[in-house]
Amino acid sequence: VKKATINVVAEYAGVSKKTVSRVLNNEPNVSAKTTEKVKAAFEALSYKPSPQARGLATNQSYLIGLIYDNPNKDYISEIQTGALNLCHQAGYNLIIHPADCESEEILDNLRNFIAQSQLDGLVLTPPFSDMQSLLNLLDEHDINYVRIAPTNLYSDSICVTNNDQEISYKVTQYLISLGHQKIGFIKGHPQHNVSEQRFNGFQQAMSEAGLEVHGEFIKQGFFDFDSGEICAKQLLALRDPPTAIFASNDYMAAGVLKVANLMNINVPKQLSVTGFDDAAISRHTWPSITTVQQPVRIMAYKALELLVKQIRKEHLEHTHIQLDNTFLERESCAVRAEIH
Amino acid sequence: VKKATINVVAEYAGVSKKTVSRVLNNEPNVSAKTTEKVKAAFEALSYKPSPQARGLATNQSYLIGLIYDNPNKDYISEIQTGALNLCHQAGYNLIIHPADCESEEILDNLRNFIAQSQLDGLVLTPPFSDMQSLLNLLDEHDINYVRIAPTNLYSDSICVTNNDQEISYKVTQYLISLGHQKIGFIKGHPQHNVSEQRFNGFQQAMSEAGLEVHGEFIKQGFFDFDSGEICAKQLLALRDPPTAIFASNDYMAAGVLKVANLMNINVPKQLSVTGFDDAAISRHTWPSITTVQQPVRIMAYKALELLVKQIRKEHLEHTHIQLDNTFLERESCAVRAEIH
DNA sequence: ATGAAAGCGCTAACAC
DNA sequence: GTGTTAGCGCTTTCAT
Repeated sequence: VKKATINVVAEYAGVSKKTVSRVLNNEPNVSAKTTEKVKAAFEALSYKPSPQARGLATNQSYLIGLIYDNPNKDYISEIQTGALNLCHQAGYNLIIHPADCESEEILDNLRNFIAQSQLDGLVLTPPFSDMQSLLNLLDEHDINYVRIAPTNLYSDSICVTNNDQEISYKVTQYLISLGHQKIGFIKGHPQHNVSEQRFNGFQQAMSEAGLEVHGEFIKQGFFDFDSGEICAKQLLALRDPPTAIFASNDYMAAGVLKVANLMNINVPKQLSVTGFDDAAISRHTWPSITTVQQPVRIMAYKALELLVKQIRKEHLEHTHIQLDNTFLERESCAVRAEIH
Repeated sequence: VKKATINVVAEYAGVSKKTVSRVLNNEPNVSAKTTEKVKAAFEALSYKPSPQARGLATNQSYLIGLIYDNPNKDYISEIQTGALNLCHQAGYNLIIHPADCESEEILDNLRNFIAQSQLDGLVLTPPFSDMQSLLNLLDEHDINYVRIAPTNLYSDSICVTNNDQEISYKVTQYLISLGHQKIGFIKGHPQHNVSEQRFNGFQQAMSEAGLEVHGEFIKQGFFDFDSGEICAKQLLALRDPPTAIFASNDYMAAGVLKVANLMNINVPKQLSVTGFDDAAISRHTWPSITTVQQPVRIMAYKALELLVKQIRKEHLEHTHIQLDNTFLERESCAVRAEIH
């Protein structure tokens, strides 16, 4: 079977190369009849245009890079799925690029990645969304990019955000409404700006409710199970321990549950726990963890919509899209128990 | 800044295009002096060859596709990492392609994927590694591919396997050595051939030990938490329940732990549980789950080594590489308790 | 509305 | 050892 190229199609349809190209790109100035003939030829020869040849002629690669450094596999998987969905629709391929955000050579690494693959655009997930040195690099080299869940909002850079602070505020209000006054907080990884947002929402709700936040109730976690465990041990060993713990993500919340279990503290009767992210583990612990679901897949999809439009220099109605989180009430919280 | 092309480099180095190309591809017949000059030009102009132009000339894309349908995010993440490691080393990019192996149009879907992206090769993970219709399709179209963890071994198709059956046999022996005789088994997803291998190893050890395997002790799971839960409920509700449960992966083992907890059955004192895969969850349950670690990342890396060699038509020393699993003894198993 | 010619950046085949 | 020529499959420019 001879490989179908644009020349073969042109010959088959009895038109010129250029006309085939016109049909391929939905350009105007082709008669309906000709269009039909050419499309029939596409079908008959099962023709697929070569991305390479196209790219060479137009200086595009039809490749989009996805950069991430996140231990949360559920999150990344959702990001990948959402991104791929739009890529397939729009005729792009996605090149994934996990990288270490704390490495010394991270900028060189990324510079290389971009140059070698000749990417048309880049998707930045936290913490890269807020890495100023990277953003500068991209701006200098005029590389298209979209930021997912950044904290810093620039006027002219496209991004998709969600309301972490607002929902954290609500989660805290929920705990307060259950009667909790001594609430422990386990912060997320300091490199991730969402950590700050989640903490801010917590503080805001506490201060509005007139509740003091003791320094010893605030612990620094790193978004992983082990750090949740360590922080929980410290919190629950206090002379006057909290009756509720707000963990900045589900892995850390699961760590809290483990510690409570070991210390024979019943969750939720004696201790309420909340997480964040709706990770798989939050459904698989017992009790299951009350948490916040982020529309991660949709965020990625929307982000790529923006990016592709920008690559194609189409008009952007919005340069910033905000999506809402959802509070998921499950089994890990209850009304504060009487003092025992 | 003017974009560096091969022409610019040639001019800068005072040689011809072709000589630059020779240096680029490490071809022989270039004097050391010239080589140096050209390499200096690369450096000075920070030249990166265009994959598109190269691809167009050589009919390659420098793109490798990774096909998977697996709910286990840890597994996929490891596969991706191992694959990417070799891709970067060898100058390829990886295009990930999650797909639904049970879908009607799966073959069309994959055919399209391959044709559109002009991939140089394909990596198949289970259950695609054993999907005969797909293999036929690839063979017909002369597409290079490597299979990860297939069950069917063909003479001429390259693959990387591990010894699931053997290690299952050992895990079962371990349970038997702890005094267990009534051992429940939760099978994996029937679409995945490893499910069968794990079960075979179990059966082999049981029959060698002269232990009967009651039909009611064998349950059909699907590799997910929920199915583990359902199967465990059935097993533990039996009049004469098993004293140990061998779950074919960690998610299902975690489901077993949940049920045991709800039924106030102590693991491991009253019930021993084993999993498979060393998924994150197996470290985060309490007790942690005794399991089997597969060298997934290395398998993917080795698989891509084979694939790239095949693409480059280099000599293959082996067309089949076997890697060993590791048994991880953790907290979920104990000597069988006295009858109570 | 359609086509001819040139060129994108690289490599293959063949000179010298 | 090195250079010349042609061409990969497509788009762009400019005729017609």
